[in-house]
Amino acid sequence: MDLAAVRTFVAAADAGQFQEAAAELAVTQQAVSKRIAALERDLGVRLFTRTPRGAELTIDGQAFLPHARELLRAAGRAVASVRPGSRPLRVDVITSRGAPSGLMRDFHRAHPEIELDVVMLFDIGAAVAAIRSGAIDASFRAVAAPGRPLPEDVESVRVLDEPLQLLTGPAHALASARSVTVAQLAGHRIWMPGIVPGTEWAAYYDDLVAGFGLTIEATGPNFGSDALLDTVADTPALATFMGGQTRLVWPADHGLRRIPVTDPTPVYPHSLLWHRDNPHPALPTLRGHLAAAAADHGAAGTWVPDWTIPR
Amino acid sequence: MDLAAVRTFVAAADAGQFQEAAAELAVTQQAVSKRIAALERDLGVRLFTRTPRGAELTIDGQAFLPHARELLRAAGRAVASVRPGSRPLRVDVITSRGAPSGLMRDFHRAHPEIELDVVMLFDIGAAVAAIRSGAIDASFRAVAAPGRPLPEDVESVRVLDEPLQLLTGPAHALASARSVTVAQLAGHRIWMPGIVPGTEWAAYYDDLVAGFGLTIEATGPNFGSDALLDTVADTPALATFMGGQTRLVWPADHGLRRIPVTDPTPVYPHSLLWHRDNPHPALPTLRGHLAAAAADHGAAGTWVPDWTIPR
DNA sequence: GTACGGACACAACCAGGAGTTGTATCTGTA
DNA sequence: TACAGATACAACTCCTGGTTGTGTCCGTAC
Repeated sequence: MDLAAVRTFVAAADAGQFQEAAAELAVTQQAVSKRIAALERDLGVRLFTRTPRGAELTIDGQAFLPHARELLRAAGRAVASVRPGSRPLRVDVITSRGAPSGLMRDFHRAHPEIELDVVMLFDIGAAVAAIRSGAIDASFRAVAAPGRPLPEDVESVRVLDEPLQLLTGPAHALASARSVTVAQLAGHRIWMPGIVPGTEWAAYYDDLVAGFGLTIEATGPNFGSDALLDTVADTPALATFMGGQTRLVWPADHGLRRIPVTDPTPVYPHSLLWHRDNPHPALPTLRGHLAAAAADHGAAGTWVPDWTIPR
Repeated sequence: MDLAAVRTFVAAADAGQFQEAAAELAVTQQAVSKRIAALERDLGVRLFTRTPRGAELTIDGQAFLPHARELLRAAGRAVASVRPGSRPLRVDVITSRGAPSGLMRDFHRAHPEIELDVVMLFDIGAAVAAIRSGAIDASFRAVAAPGRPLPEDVESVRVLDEPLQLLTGPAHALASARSVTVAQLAGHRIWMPGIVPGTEWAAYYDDLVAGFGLTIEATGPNFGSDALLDTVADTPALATFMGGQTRLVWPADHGLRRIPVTDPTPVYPHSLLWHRDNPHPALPTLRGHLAAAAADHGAAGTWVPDWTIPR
């Protein structure tokens, strides 16, 4: 299937004849005829009935036409997604299942007319570099990493504090607890194979470990969250931390438990970052939406690393 | 933009390296390299950063990837729409704005998983032929045309009686009436330039004219419903008939009036037609949906042509 | 430090697709 | 019967897109 042929098909269907379509596309009538014939050969069906005064769609052609239009629209959107100057708002999130993704879904529901693209960069360093170069328009990150303050042309606002939860299998010692205190976690094996050293996310857990004497194992290869959840579900002595708003796609019968952590509640401080001079017209809309949606962050009884930029 | 290049891009992004993508696509690594380079040239951005042990997506590449996948899905749907044997349910309607289109929208809302294609054929003769040949799976029509009973392998069920309404401009003599009787319409100019002689739709209005002594002008070129509505809105002595469930996209300030017709109420008897032996798995679902949604047809005080197949 | 392996890019070559021009065919109309 | 307007077919050209062969880069192992 060739997009040029599809474009030709749509032009011919709209014009009702090959001649006019050929003029529109700036090719000869014979070229249109050959493109349509090739498309018909590819699809295995006749799309037009040729008549002495034009060409009209067959039933198959009628059915194919809206799909062809949608195909061209999709191609246009794909091209637009990387067109400098007028591309969709491009936002970096830390993980596709975390709270920032949820915020972006909410934003999309509230403003379905705004084109969005979501990317996932390595860490806040990459995000800040991308923001300053204009490669992305905004980023949800915990700012800043220790000892690395944000450059002054990058602005940020704290938009969501996501409480951490303990995730255990049904046979874990804490499985039936309605909540656990941070102190209770000392001595328990907490496994987080996804942590990448050097990221601000790793720094967060480093501080959490140091502040409360926990033991977090980041060893072993990361086979993805499915494998992690599988292992946690089956291993009685193993637990892991998870953002409280993480969406799990998991069979309910595996018996995974999500247990709130208290005294204090560690929260992950998601901030929105953007460039001071970013001219993208949708950026103020996103900031306004997040400001309106911003909820109970900085609440009492919570913990964040001391390098976290306050509200 | 070439779909083969897009397919190659997705394969390379999934594999993380060109070599493996090349193996999957059964081409050489050099061909993959050239395809990606051509795509990057077309788009004007770099999609991969080449490393000594593979290729990883740039930020632009990350943003482009979901659009590329969607593009390939759209291409698949387009091809599937004309694939014999396993194509979407294909239904013929008399007009895109009439009641059957509304029924199909309802059906789609109720069963979004069922792929649908809607076509518009010339008349019931074309629809029956298409049903018998398998080119379409179902059709909404008023059955049958006078003197042409349905063949025995085509079944039908009356699904909706759509009451006709009179459409007038604000300056029409009947504009302020809350309803009009059929008898009142005698002598008024009713203009329906869209009627195509020889169709069952034309036969319906022929019978309506003959039965009640109306005058319906079908003269003049049909410039589309927009032009019709424009003329009706501006011409005090002109009115037209319209299906009571027709969706008008019309500025409210034009003052068009939709007036119910009574004594009796002419209704357009939409039936669903399908082939006795059609094996499409979605056809029973559609029939079931319509049976459940079927409402007050065949009600007292209505009029249909005497060739209409009864309930 | 060097050699090797793995991965991508560049160059040369070749075949086939896609465009053009020219022409035939069909059909409604004057 | 001739003509106008539309599409299809044929022959030719050109350039795209593939393959093979080779070069370059970089991480790793010895």
